[in-house]
Amino acid sequence: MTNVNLNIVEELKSRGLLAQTAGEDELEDHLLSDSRAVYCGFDPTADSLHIGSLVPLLALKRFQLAGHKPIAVAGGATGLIGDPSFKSQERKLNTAEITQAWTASIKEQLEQFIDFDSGENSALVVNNLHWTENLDLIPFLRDIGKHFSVNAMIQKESVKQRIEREGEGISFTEFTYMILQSYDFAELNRMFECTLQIGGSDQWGNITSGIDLTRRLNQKQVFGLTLPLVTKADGSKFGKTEEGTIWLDSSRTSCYAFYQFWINTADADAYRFLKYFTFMDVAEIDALEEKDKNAQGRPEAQGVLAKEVTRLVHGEEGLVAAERISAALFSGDISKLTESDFEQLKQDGLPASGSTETLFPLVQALVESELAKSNKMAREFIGNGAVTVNGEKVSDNAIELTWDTAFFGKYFLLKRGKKLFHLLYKD
RNA sequence: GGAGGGGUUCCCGAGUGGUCAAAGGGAUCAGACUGUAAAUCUGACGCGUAAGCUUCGGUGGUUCAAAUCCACCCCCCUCCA
Repeated sequence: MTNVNLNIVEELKSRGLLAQTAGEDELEDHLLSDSRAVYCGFDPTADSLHIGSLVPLLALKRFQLAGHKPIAVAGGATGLIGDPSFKSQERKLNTAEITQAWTASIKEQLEQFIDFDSGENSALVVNNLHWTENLDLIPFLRDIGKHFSVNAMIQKESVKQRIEREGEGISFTEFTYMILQSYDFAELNRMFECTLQIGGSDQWGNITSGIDLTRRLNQKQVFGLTLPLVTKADGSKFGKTEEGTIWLDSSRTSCYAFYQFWINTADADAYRFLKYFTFMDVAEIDALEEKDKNAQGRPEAQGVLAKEVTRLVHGEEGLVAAERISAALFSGDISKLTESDFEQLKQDGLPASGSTETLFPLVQALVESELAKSNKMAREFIGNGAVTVNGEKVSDNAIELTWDTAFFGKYFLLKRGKKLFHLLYKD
């Protein structure tokens, strides 16, 4: 399905994945003339990456497919400092132990996206702590710091709001972040002949600053390229739902929830997201768009998107499980599910919990299953007609559940709103 | 160290003694309409079935009554040194 376009710049451009480049035309020639090492950094701000990191992560893979060598940098050092770029507030520092643990798990995640066994352009995952932890302060300030102009640093758009905005400030710690990231680039250039750094468009300032440092330190010309920030047509923030962030780690966001996230993509975003988040051919995506436009009713795009991205992140197995749950819950009659279907749903990762009680109020069940945040909310949902038990709408909020009314004497499928399910089983 | 400004419910932001669980906006959730879209309309949005209870950086105090007044403390910002 994927025709590999060896002209990666052109490829990115055609997918709408090219925000800015430093080096312009030369960059395209540079990438076409040889296999190059390309890097992108990922800071540990949690123990897992989330879908916000997916675009740059997949971009590394795209470079690899085009014959280049991807280097993913886990920010064991930079994560200790905190990137101020476009952040409105100073961030709390995490302890070294936490950062170290997070760096380790993020490193693991990075490893599953790029290929380590493709000969010349096999991927590399490194931790920037390795070349920063033993730096000495005075030599660093003299040899590296001397190349930075504070005047230039405070001009960067990424820190402007922190400098200019009333009510917020920036500590020297975060202000220094740019220097560290720049040093990464220079080091990677020195060690692996890395000549290109990519990142989200919020990284532009840090990237160009790294280009400058590399030139001054190594007398080498290197390049930069940024990917667009993912936006949604309705203006809301990409990657968040009621449940919060969509993580790549399935223990944080189940394959099913992950799949559902993509299924719920707005029409206006679906085709763009297909270009951003999958390796499908652009022509193929355009054809799908054309087809959907001419068809009646529900477009296919979201289904394809969910399928492709879930497979990329959670593999075939995760995809199958997610599809199985989705099919059971959203198409067809819940009352037709068999006992083994329920067992399967449980195993596939449908939110579920067991209970040993013989009788309990529905309100309580909703709260315990986290379908409602409080009893009050639970009552309100029931009153609104938003709650369904085993496919039947419930409007009496005094109702109590007993197992003899459950499916197969041991399953209650609770539903709140249109899309939120919870399986309650007898323990 | 000095001078000034500020910390309000998820976010922004009103509120300067009772009528304040606290305006307005955003975000979010539910219902209707739909396609598990979008847009729109309606409703909810501290906890509690309710009486009521717990909130406005922290701790004490004044008062019948405090987010609002006083004292001390913590944190942030701006300018000066």
